[in-house]
Amino acid sequence: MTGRGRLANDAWESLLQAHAVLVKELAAQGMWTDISMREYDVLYTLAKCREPLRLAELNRYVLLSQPALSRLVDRLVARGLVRRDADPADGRGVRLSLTADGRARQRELGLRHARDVTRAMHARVSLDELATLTAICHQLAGIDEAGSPARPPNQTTNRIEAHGYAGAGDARTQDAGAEDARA
Amino acid sequence: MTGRGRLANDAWESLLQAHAVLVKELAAQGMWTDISMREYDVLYTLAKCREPLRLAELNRYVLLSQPALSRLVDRLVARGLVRRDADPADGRGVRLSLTADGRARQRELGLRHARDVTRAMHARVSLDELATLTAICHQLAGIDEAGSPARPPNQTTNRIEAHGYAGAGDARTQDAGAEDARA
DNA sequence: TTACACTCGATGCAAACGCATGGACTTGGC
DNA sequence: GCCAAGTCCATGCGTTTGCATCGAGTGTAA
Repeated sequence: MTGRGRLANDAWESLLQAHAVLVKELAAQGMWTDISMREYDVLYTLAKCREPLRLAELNRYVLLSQPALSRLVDRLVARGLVRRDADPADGRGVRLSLTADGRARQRELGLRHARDVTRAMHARVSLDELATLTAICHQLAGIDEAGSPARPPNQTTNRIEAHGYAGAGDARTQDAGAEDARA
Repeated sequence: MTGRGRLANDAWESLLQAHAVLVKELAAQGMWTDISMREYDVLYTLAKCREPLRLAELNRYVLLSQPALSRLVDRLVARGLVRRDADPADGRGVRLSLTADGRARQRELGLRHARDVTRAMHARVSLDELATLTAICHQLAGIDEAGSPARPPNQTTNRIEAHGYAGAGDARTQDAGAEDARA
């Protein structure tokens, strides 16, 4: 294999390992008894995007198959954390948004989670490295400097199954939970 | 929230997004029909560590609960890809290793997967950035420069449930699959 | 030797997942 | 208007996951 390939594969493997190590550490913080990290991920995404989100839109941010996400939203709706309204502009779609309860819950969890994330990251790398990491990961995720979502160039099929890690699914930070503390 | 916290949380979120985007793209490559990315992750880890691995050891690399990993290994053993031997030094433990078939299969998938990883990474970031990313992620994962595994400072409980992304679990690169091509 | 605390991996069971598919709706061409 | 193709989300179903727990083995001390 070429040096080019070696470089790329080393980077990918290290990213996977960093992801796994950090998710394990954050998952072990004992704050996910009521709401799982995957569920929080959805709450956070809905909080971040102020206007209602379509399911497919939400699915671009979450490492879950469309049916799995649909049912996860089901559960959040059943618990009164998320609203699922019909989209007046498109009879097929739904508009997902947080309820007042959902928003409060997200903020609450977000504050705690943010502390854990801050502690975990700063314990390992410097401030400069954090900034550098952010820039590179934004490129990898296809996010422009403005922070815009960025939709994948070629909308791939929905075969996931990885993750799981699906899991991907994981947890976003608190950003939306600490709005009060911002600016 | 402080600038420190903001920096750390932005970095974590961007890492999660990069992870999700790349896993989705790699999962969509249509090479995971026979062996899933999670299963490959295990095969890769066993291939990389030449000597047999304990289950708990393996579990540090894979984003899966201990029972889930135990059963995943079950399936790989049933398919003749992995051997599970009693550990002569510790009657409680098992020694996991690849069979010849398992090793061949890992190499085969690894070569294809490495190409996909190389393409995905180089399409997004420069060579320098790949090297920088690797260094930072190694720090995040707690890996020393020598590339040694590095065991977590405080062995956290086994509560995972994330990731999903679970899954977690994802796919390692081909490294062990391209030994032939290496120096 | 025995007793007790601990570690390791397997198993019962309910919850959650992915794949395949279906129904409702939209879109574009005729 | 109408029909074919495509999009969007929900549901059936088998598989996989996590949590709780268990039995077996280890290590230490009395």
